[in-house]
Amino acid sequence: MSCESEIVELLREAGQRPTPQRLMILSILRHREGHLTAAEILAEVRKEYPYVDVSTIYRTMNALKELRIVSETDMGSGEYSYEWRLSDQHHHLVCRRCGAELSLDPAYLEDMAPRLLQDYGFRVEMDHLAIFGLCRDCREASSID
Amino acid sequence: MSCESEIVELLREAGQRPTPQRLMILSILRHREGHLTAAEILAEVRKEYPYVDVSTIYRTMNALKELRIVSETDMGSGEYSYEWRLSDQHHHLVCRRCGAELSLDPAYLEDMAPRLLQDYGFRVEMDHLAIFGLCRDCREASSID
DNA sequence: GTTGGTGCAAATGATTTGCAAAAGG
DNA sequence: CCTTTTGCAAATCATTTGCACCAAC
Repeated sequence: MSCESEIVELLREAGQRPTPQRLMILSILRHREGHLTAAEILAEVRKEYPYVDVSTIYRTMNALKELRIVSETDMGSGEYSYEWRLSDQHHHLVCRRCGAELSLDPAYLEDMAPRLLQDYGFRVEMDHLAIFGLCRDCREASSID
Repeated sequence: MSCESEIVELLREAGQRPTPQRLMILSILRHREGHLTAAEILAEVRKEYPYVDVSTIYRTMNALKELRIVSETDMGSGEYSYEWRLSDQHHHLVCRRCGAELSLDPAYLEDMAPRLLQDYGFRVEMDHLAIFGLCRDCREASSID
Protein backbone atom coordinates (compact mmCIF):
# COMPACT_ATOMS: atom_id res chain seq x y z
CA MET A 1 0.00 0.00 0.00
CA SER A 2 1.44 3.35 -0.98
CA CYS A 3 0.37 6.89 -0.07
CA GLU A 4 1.31 6.04 3.49
CA SER A 5 3.07 9.30 4.18
CA GLU A 6 0.16 11.25 2.80
CA ILE A 7 -2.23 9.44 5.12
CA VAL A 8 0.11 9.76 8.08
CA GLU A 9 0.21 13.48 7.49
CA LEU A 10 -3.56 13.69 7.23
CA LEU A 11 -3.97 11.90 10.55
CA ARG A 12 -1.34 14.01 12.27
CA GLU A 13 -2.99 17.21 11.15
CA ALA A 14 -6.26 15.92 12.51
CA GLY A 15 -4.66 15.14 15.85
CA GLN A 16 -5.04 11.41 15.33
CA ARG A 17 -2.28 8.92 15.94
CA PRO A 18 -1.23 7.09 12.80
CA THR A 19 -1.50 3.50 13.98
CA PRO A 20 -0.97 0.61 11.57
CA GLN A 21 -4.67 -0.26 11.80
CA ARG A 22 -5.74 3.22 10.77
CA LEU A 23 -3.21 3.31 7.98
CA MET A 24 -4.56 0.06 6.57
CA ILE A 25 -8.17 1.10 6.91
CA LEU A 26 -7.58 4.43 5.25
CA SER A 27 -5.38 2.93 2.60
CA ILE A 28 -8.16 0.57 1.63
CA LEU A 29 -10.75 3.31 1.47
CA ARG A 30 -8.36 5.59 -0.36
CA HIS A 31 -7.64 3.17 -3.16
CA ARG A 32 -11.10 1.78 -3.47
CA GLU A 33 -13.51 3.58 -5.65
CA GLY A 34 -16.90 3.37 -4.12
CA HIS A 35 -18.20 2.63 -0.71
CA LEU A 36 -17.55 -0.23 1.69
CA THR A 37 -19.43 -1.48 4.72
CA ALA A 38 -17.67 -1.98 8.05
CA ALA A 39 -17.71 -5.74 7.47
CA GLU A 40 -16.14 -5.35 4.03
CA ILE A 41 -13.41 -3.10 5.35
CA LEU A 42 -12.75 -5.60 8.11
CA ALA A 43 -12.41 -8.47 5.64
CA GLU A 44 -9.93 -6.46 3.58
CA VAL A 45 -7.85 -5.40 6.55
CA ARG A 46 -7.71 -8.92 7.90
CA LYS A 47 -6.06 -10.21 4.76
CA GLU A 48 -2.87 -8.57 5.95
CA TYR A 49 -3.57 -8.00 9.60
CA PRO A 50 -5.75 -10.81 10.95
CA TYR A 51 -6.23 -9.59 14.50
CA VAL A 52 -8.17 -6.39 13.90
CA ASP A 53 -11.59 -6.14 15.43
CA VAL A 54 -14.80 -4.67 14.00
CA SER A 55 -14.90 -2.22 16.85
CA THR A 56 -11.68 -0.69 15.60
CA ILE A 57 -13.25 -0.18 12.19
CA TYR A 58 -16.26 1.55 13.71
CA ARG A 59 -14.18 3.65 16.08
CA THR A 60 -11.95 4.73 13.24
CA MET A 61 -14.91 5.54 11.01
CA ASN A 62 -16.62 7.53 13.71
CA ALA A 63 -13.52 9.57 14.40
CA LEU A 64 -12.80 10.18 10.74
CA LYS A 65 -16.28 11.02 9.65
CA GLU A 66 -16.36 13.89 12.12
CA LEU A 67 -13.11 15.08 10.65
CA ARG A 68 -14.79 14.79 7.25
CA ILE A 69 -12.10 12.46 5.94
CA VAL A 70 -14.59 9.71 5.27
CA SER A 71 -18.32 9.90 4.62
CA GLU A 72 -21.01 7.64 5.95
CA THR A 73 -24.01 6.85 3.79
CA ASP A 74 -27.08 4.78 4.47
CA MET A 75 -27.55 2.76 1.33
CA GLY A 76 -30.81 1.37 2.58
CA SER A 77 -29.47 -2.11 3.23
CA GLY A 78 -29.51 -1.84 7.00
CA GLU A 79 -25.80 -1.19 7.31
CA TYR A 80 -23.79 1.92 6.67
CA SER A 81 -21.29 2.38 3.88
CA TYR A 82 -18.11 4.37 4.17
CA GLU A 83 -16.19 6.16 1.48
CA TRP A 84 -13.03 8.22 1.09
CA ARG A 85 -14.48 11.69 1.14
CA LEU A 86 -11.72 13.56 -0.60
CA SER A 87 -12.27 11.88 -3.93
CA ASP A 88 -14.79 12.97 -6.52
CA GLN A 89 -18.04 13.49 -4.82
CA HIS A 90 -21.08 11.81 -6.17
CA HIS A 91 -24.49 10.62 -5.13
CA HIS A 92 -26.11 7.24 -5.37
CA LEU A 93 -29.30 6.09 -6.99
CA VAL A 94 -30.34 2.97 -5.12
CA CYS A 95 -32.92 0.60 -6.53
CA ARG A 96 -35.47 -0.43 -3.92
CA ARG A 97 -36.19 -3.68 -5.66
CA CYS A 98 -32.89 -5.18 -6.78
CA GLY A 99 -30.45 -3.09 -4.75
CA ALA A 100 -28.54 -1.86 -7.80
CA GLU A 101 -26.55 1.30 -7.24
CA LEU A 102 -25.83 3.95 -9.83
CA SER A 103 -23.51 6.89 -9.41
CA LEU A 104 -25.12 10.27 -9.87
CA ASP A 105 -23.24 13.36 -10.85
CA PRO A 106 -23.50 16.04 -8.14
CA ALA A 107 -24.42 18.57 -10.82
CA TYR A 108 -27.98 17.25 -10.65
CA LEU A 109 -28.43 18.64 -7.19
CA GLU A 110 -26.15 21.61 -7.36
CA ASP A 111 -28.83 24.13 -8.10
CA MET A 112 -30.86 22.92 -5.18
CA ALA A 113 -28.29 23.67 -2.48
CA PRO A 114 -28.30 27.48 -2.75
CA ARG A 115 -32.09 27.51 -2.84
CA LEU A 116 -32.29 25.51 0.36
CA LEU A 117 -29.70 27.72 2.00
CA GLN A 118 -31.66 30.82 1.06
CA ASP A 119 -35.15 29.55 1.80
CA TYR A 120 -34.52 27.45 4.89
CA GLY A 121 -31.07 28.47 6.10
CA PHE A 122 -30.25 24.81 5.64
CA ARG A 123 -26.83 23.81 4.42
CA VAL A 124 -27.09 20.53 2.54
CA GLU A 125 -24.33 18.01 2.94
CA MET A 126 -23.72 17.45 -0.68
CA ASP A 127 -21.51 14.44 -0.39
CA HIS A 128 -23.00 11.06 -0.96
CA LEU A 129 -26.68 11.44 -0.78
CA ALA A 130 -28.63 8.27 -1.46
CA ILE A 131 -31.79 8.61 -3.50
CA PHE A 132 -34.11 5.64 -3.66
CA GLY A 133 -36.30 4.50 -6.48
CA LEU A 134 -36.59 1.94 -9.25
CA CYS A 135 -33.85 1.20 -11.77
CA ARG A 136 -34.54 0.79 -15.45
CA ASP A 137 -34.65 -3.01 -15.40
CA CYS A 138 -36.95 -3.26 -12.42
CA ARG A 139 -39.13 -0.50 -13.75
CA GLU A 140 -39.54 -2.26 -17.08
CA ALA A 141 -40.11 -5.60 -15.37
CA SER A 142 -42.88 -4.23 -13.18
CA SER A 143 -46.28 -3.12 -14.30
CA ILE A 144 -46.38 -0.21 -11.86
CA ASP A 145 -44.95 2.02 -14.53
CA MET B 1 -60.99 6.63 15.71
CA SER B 2 -62.97 7.33 12.61
CA CYS B 3 -62.30 6.60 8.97
CA GLU B 4 -62.54 2.95 9.87
CA SER B 5 -64.57 1.95 6.86
CA GLU B 6 -62.19 3.75 4.55
CA ILE B 7 -59.25 1.85 6.01
CA VAL B 8 -61.11 -1.45 5.99
CA GLU B 9 -61.81 -0.92 2.32
CA LEU B 10 -58.18 -0.09 1.62
CA LEU B 11 -57.01 -3.28 3.31
CA ARG B 12 -59.61 -5.42 1.57
CA GLU B 13 -58.59 -4.09 -1.83
CA ALA B 14 -55.01 -4.91 -0.98
CA GLY B 15 -55.98 -8.44 -0.01
CA GLN B 16 -55.16 -7.82 3.63
CA ARG B 17 -57.41 -8.83 6.47
CA PRO B 18 -58.70 -5.85 8.42
CA THR B 19 -57.78 -6.94 11.93
CA PRO B 20 -58.29 -4.60 14.90
CA GLN B 21 -54.51 -4.25 15.23
CA ARG B 22 -54.11 -3.09 11.67
CA LEU B 23 -57.04 -0.75 11.95
CA MET B 24 -55.52 0.89 14.99
CA ILE B 25 -52.07 1.12 13.50
CA LEU B 26 -53.34 2.63 10.29
CA SER B 27 -55.73 4.90 12.08
CA ILE B 28 -52.87 6.34 14.07
CA LEU B 29 -50.71 6.88 11.03
CA ARG B 30 -53.63 8.27 9.09
CA HIS B 31 -54.46 10.95 11.61
CA ARG B 32 -50.95 11.80 12.58
CA GLU B 33 -49.18 14.35 10.51
CA GLY B 34 -45.58 13.39 10.26
CA HIS B 35 -43.66 10.23 10.78
CA LEU B 36 -43.57 7.78 13.66
CA THR B 37 -41.09 5.09 14.63
CA ALA B 38 -42.21 1.53 15.28
CA ALA B 39 -41.78 2.12 19.02
CA GLU B 40 -43.89 5.27 18.89
CA ILE B 41 -46.66 3.53 16.99
CA LEU B 42 -46.54 0.70 19.52
CA ALA B 43 -46.89 3.10 22.44
CA GLU B 44 -49.90 4.74 20.79
CA VAL B 45 -51.59 1.47 19.97
CA ARG B 46 -51.07 0.14 23.47
CA LYS B 47 -53.00 3.00 24.98
CA GLU B 48 -56.15 1.30 23.75
CA TYR B 49 -54.98 -2.18 23.05
CA PRO B 50 -52.26 -3.17 25.53
CA TYR B 51 -51.39 -6.63 24.23
CA VAL B 52 -50.00 -5.74 20.82
CA ASP B 53 -46.43 -6.69 20.13
CA VAL B 54 -43.72 -4.80 18.25
CA SER B 55 -43.47 -7.61 15.77
CA THR B 56 -47.03 -6.90 14.70
CA ILE B 57 -46.10 -3.30 14.02
CA TYR B 58 -43.14 -4.33 11.91
CA ARG B 59 -45.06 -7.02 10.07
CA THR B 60 -47.84 -4.58 9.32
CA MET B 61 -45.42 -1.90 8.16
CA ASN B 62 -43.56 -4.32 5.91
CA ALA B 63 -46.75 -5.50 4.30
CA LEU B 64 -48.12 -2.01 3.83
CA LYS B 65 -45.00 -0.40 2.54
CA GLU B 66 -44.90 -2.85 -0.33
CA LEU B 67 -48.47 -1.92 -1.06
CA ARG B 68 -47.34 1.71 -0.96
CA ILE B 69 -49.86 2.59 1.72
CA VAL B 70 -47.17 3.68 4.13
CA SER B 71 -43.67 4.92 3.47
CA GLU B 72 -40.53 4.05 5.36
CA THR B 73 -37.84 6.67 5.80
CA ASP B 74 -34.47 6.50 7.45
CA MET B 75 -34.24 9.70 9.43
CA GLY B 76 -30.67 9.04 10.36
CA SER B 77 -31.43 8.18 13.97
CA GLY B 78 -30.81 4.46 13.63
CA GLU B 79 -34.47 3.57 13.46
CA TYR B 80 -36.95 3.86 10.64
CA SER B 81 -39.90 6.20 10.58
CA TYR B 82 -43.23 5.38 9.00
CA GLU B 83 -45.75 7.71 7.51
CA TRP B 84 -49.17 7.58 5.88
CA ARG B 85 -48.22 7.73 2.25
CA LEU B 86 -51.46 8.98 0.79
CA SER B 87 -51.25 12.37 2.43
CA ASP B 88 -49.38 15.35 1.10
CA GLN B 89 -45.99 14.21 0.11
CA HIS B 90 -42.99 16.03 1.36
CA HIS B 91 -39.33 15.53 2.05
CA HIS B 92 -37.28 16.05 5.17
CA LEU B 93 -34.26 18.16 5.85
CA VAL B 94 -32.51 16.50 8.78
CA CYS B 95 -29.83 18.32 10.76
CA ARG B 96 -26.82 16.10 11.36
CA ARG B 97 -25.89 17.99 14.47
CA CYS B 98 -29.07 18.62 16.46
CA GLY B 99 -31.45 16.23 14.72
CA ALA B 100 -33.96 18.94 13.84
CA GLU B 101 -36.29 18.05 10.99
CA LEU B 102 -37.76 20.47 8.51
CA SER B 103 -40.39 19.68 5.92
CA LEU B 104 -39.38 20.33 2.36
CA ASP B 105 -41.81 20.99 -0.43
CA PRO B 106 -41.54 18.31 -3.13
CA ALA B 107 -41.40 21.07 -5.73
CA TYR B 108 -37.73 21.45 -4.95
CA LEU B 109 -36.96 18.10 -6.46
CA GLU B 110 -39.67 17.90 -9.06
CA ASP B 111 -37.54 19.05 -11.93
CA MET B 112 -34.92 16.44 -11.08
CA ALA B 113 -37.17 13.40 -11.48
CA PRO B 114 -37.76 13.64 -15.24
CA ARG B 115 -34.06 14.28 -15.85
CA LEU B 116 -33.11 11.15 -13.93
CA LEU B 117 -35.72 9.13 -15.75
CA GLN B 118 -34.42 10.30 -19.08
CA ASP B 119 -30.70 10.10 -18.34
CA TYR B 120 -30.55 6.97 -16.22
CA GLY B 121 -33.87 5.26 -16.74
CA PHE B 122 -34.21 5.63 -12.98
CA ARG B 123 -37.59 6.36 -11.48
CA VAL B 124 -37.12 8.29 -8.26
CA GLU B 125 -39.39 7.53 -5.36
CA MET B 126 -40.41 11.02 -4.66
CA ASP B 127 -42.06 10.44 -1.36
CA HIS B 128 -40.21 11.20 1.79
CA LEU B 129 -36.65 11.58 0.88
CA ALA B 130 -34.38 12.56 3.75
CA ILE B 131 -31.65 15.05 2.98
CA PHE B 132 -28.97 15.57 5.58
CA GLY B 133 -27.08 18.71 6.41
CA LEU B 134 -26.83 21.52 8.91
CA CYS B 135 -29.79 23.60 10.05
CA ARG B 136 -29.62 27.35 10.41
CA ASP B 137 -28.95 27.36 14.14
CA CYS B 138 -26.21 24.76 14.03
CA ARG B 139 -24.68 26.39 11.00
CA GLU B 140 -24.54 29.76 12.72
CA ALA B 141 -23.22 28.21 15.92
CA SER B 142 -20.39 26.47 14.13
CA SER B 143 -17.41 28.08 12.52
CA ILE B 144 -17.37 25.66 9.61
CA ASP B 145 -19.48 28.05 7.61
C1' DG C 1 4.86 8.35 31.98
C1' DT C 2 0.48 10.02 29.99
C1' DT C 3 -2.72 9.86 26.81
C1' DG C 4 -4.95 7.68 23.33
C1' DG C 5 -5.88 3.30 20.71
C1' DT C 6 -6.64 -1.64 20.47
C1' DG C 7 -8.59 -6.39 21.05
C1' DC C 8 -11.70 -9.00 23.27
C1' DA C 9 -16.00 -10.07 25.22
C1' DA C 10 -20.16 -8.63 26.57
C1' DA C 11 -24.03 -5.28 26.12
C1' DT C 12 -27.27 -2.78 23.44
C1' DG C 13 -31.00 -1.66 20.41
C1' DA C 14 -33.69 -2.29 16.34
C1' DT C 15 -35.73 -5.63 13.63
C1' DT C 16 -36.91 -10.54 12.40
C1' DT C 17 -38.39 -15.23 12.97
C1' DG C 18 -40.37 -19.89 14.72
C1' DC C 19 -44.18 -21.60 16.57
C1' DA C 20 -48.58 -22.68 18.63
C1' DA C 21 -52.83 -20.47 19.47
C1' DA C 22 -56.58 -17.29 17.88
C1' DA C 23 -59.22 -14.88 14.44
C1' DG C 24 -61.00 -13.88 9.66
C1' DG C 25 -63.54 -15.40 5.61
C1' DC D 1 -62.25 -25.72 7.98
C1' DC D 2 -58.44 -23.44 5.91
C1' DT D 3 -55.51 -19.57 5.70
C1' DT D 4 -53.69 -15.49 7.63
C1' DT D 5 -52.41 -12.97 11.54
C1' DT D 6 -51.11 -12.61 16.15
C1' DG D 7 -48.39 -12.69 20.72
C1' DC D 8 -44.67 -14.36 22.83
C1' DA D 9 -39.99 -15.64 23.28
C1' DA D 10 -35.90 -16.34 21.27
C1' DA D 11 -32.74 -15.29 17.55
C1' DT D 12 -30.24 -12.11 14.54
C1' DC D 13 -27.56 -8.37 12.97
C1' DA D 14 -25.18 -4.03 13.11
C1' DT D 15 -23.10 -1.09 16.19
C1' DT D 16 -21.31 0.33 20.81
C1' DT D 17 -19.05 -0.03 25.23
C1' DG D 18 -16.15 -1.49 29.48
C1' DC D 19 -11.91 -2.78 30.51
C1' DA D 20 -7.18 -4.34 30.84
C1' DC D 21 -3.28 -4.08 27.98
C1' DC D 22 -0.31 -1.89 24.47
C1' DA D 23 1.55 1.62 21.66
C1' DA D 24 2.55 6.52 20.34
C1' DC D 25 4.51 10.77 21.66
